[in-house]
Amino acid sequence: MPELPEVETARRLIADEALHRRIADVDDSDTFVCRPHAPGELRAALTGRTLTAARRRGKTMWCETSEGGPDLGIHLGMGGRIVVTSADGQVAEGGGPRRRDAQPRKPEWDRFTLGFADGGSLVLFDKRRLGRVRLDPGIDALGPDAAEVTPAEFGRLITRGSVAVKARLLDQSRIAGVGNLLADEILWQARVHPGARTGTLRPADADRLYRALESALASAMTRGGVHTGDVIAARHPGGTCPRCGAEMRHGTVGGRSTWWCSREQAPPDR
DNA sequence: AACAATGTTCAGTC
DNA sequence: GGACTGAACATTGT
Repeated sequence: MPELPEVETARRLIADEALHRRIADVDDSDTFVCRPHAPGELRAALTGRTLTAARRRGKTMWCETSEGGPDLGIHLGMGGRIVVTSADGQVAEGGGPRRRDAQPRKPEWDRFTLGFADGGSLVLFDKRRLGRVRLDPGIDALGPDAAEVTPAEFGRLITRGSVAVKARLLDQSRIAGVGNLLADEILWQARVHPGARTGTLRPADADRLYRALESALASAMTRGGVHTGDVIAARHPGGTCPRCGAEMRHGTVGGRSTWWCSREQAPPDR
């Protein structure tokens, strides 16, 4: 699930609940999640320190650490969540869909753990194991955060080149934070065909896409996740457009499963 | 059992 | 070198 809104929720959770608590132990034994670090490397670097700030760019988070320690980078991957337990055992989650009943949490799905001296912990919980933890993650390769990109920058980024517009929205080096569901929602809101080539977009298209980006992000934050998007519920065989009722189409664009309205998001003429 | 899944990365081609 | 494509990655759910 994690796209920008979920990652921001997880970041806030860390900022609110996990800072300034002394790290007493670190479980970094999952060598895939912690690659390229060897087991024990993160423990050695973090034990005794505290997290002092939680930051985010796109879907990448990192925590600054005390005494000039390294940054702790965390990526939620395809389905990771952050679970913070307080000193008195209260559990708080961030990064997954907001829901009343907590999902089952098998201990073996805890992929990385900071144990605090107060008895609580911060856990990267991730069934699919595609999440990632690393020291000093470089964020230079990421484009501007999707929540902060200016209309002018966005217009440039979304019209340059000739790739399918959805592939461009998903390109983290251009705009950081948009994932597969958010991309479908943005394109649907803006009534742009996902396969339209970036070079064929007119300024009016770029404007609608920018406004759709803003509103899709705001709505996902308010409602509690990108899965709450208006068109997301129609993303299944037989689904119909929530606006006009026309059949939804399905295909692969930019290597990802893609759904669009057969009437309102007509293929570009060529 | 085969296939798809909300993400990233790397090898390969143009 | 840049732009672009497709497969691989680990695991679960359908």
